[in-house]
Amino acid sequence: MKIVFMGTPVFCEPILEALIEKYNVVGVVTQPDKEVGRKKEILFSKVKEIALKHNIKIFQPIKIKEDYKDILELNPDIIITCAYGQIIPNEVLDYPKYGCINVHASLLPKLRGGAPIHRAIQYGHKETGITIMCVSEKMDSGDIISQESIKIEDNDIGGSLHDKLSTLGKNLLLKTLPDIIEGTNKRIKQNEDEVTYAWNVKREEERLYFTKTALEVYNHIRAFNPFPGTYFILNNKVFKVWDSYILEKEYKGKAGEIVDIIKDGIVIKTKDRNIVLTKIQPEGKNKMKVKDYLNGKGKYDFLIGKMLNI
RNA sequence: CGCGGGGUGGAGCAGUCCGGUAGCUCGUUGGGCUCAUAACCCAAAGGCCGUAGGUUCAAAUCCUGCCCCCGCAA
Repeated sequence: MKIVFMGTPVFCEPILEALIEKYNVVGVVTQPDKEVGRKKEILFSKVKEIALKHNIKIFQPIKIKEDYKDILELNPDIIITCAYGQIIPNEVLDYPKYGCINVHASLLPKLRGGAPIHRAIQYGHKETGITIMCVSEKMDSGDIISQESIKIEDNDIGGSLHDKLSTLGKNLLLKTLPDIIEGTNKRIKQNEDEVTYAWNVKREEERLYFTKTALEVYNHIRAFNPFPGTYFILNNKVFKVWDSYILEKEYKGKAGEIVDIIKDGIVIKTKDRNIVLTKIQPEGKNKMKVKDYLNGKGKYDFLIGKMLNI
């Protein structure tokens, strides 16, 4: 049973490690190395790091659509994908005897696309999950093989949900894989009427809009924590926001206005209730409690009556 | 050579231009006030000012090298 694994980010780590432990992973396919950061350091994907550690063959095609022959030469019996990041051509999908199956971090047909974890929290969903599915040409549209749901807690953030789903993905894949190999697995068509999408997060979506409801702002902040973060602008400076909570209290003021400064943060009025920002990151600085910032420069920036960008 | 901000008691900052006693707001510890307190008052502890050189009678401050953290852009 020769497995080729295709994936890129940290989300894949438990899944790939487990496959390597229990099965014969003959190769991994992952995104090319990227120059990253101020120093332009070369960054390997997590999948590449793991493969290096276990001495497994690595393929990093720039465009797998054109450059896939080497992968097929490994003669895989099954291909397992997980957040690989490129559309895989039919020539590859059709090659393995047991097909090409994907681990997707949502309850399909809901949240097809590249950012299902972020979107699930951002949209205020109460549950999400993992879907093991067949890969087809159109993104995340293949038949469902197995599915398991998980509750989204009110205090879950993108990072915590990511970790839970990553573990769940590993467990469900290990549970499902024998059925696939035996050929006893189900294949359920997705109900196209229930399809929703979870598009990748764009740069401009990181900005907070306090004209939305307090719940929407709160969900936005926690969904994008720890990556990529949300921000507002005050005095021409960017402030990333890392932590907040909703405060029910009547204040006079406009949406986006600092209406109060309390023990643990600044109170911002939104469309309906208020949001208290408790942890921020000024440009050029580390993350810090708003309370701490107020002991220093914050006392000049955060004044009652000031308007944040809305 | 992508652009830029920063490293000062435990936290957040001022002081750096223009060299001359280590400062502010918090936190911590002890004491006081109070029915009580996260409030108020008093006191104390706690710093090789990122690091290595240089200039100087004297360096957090000026000059040079290096290390580290971060925002933007990719």
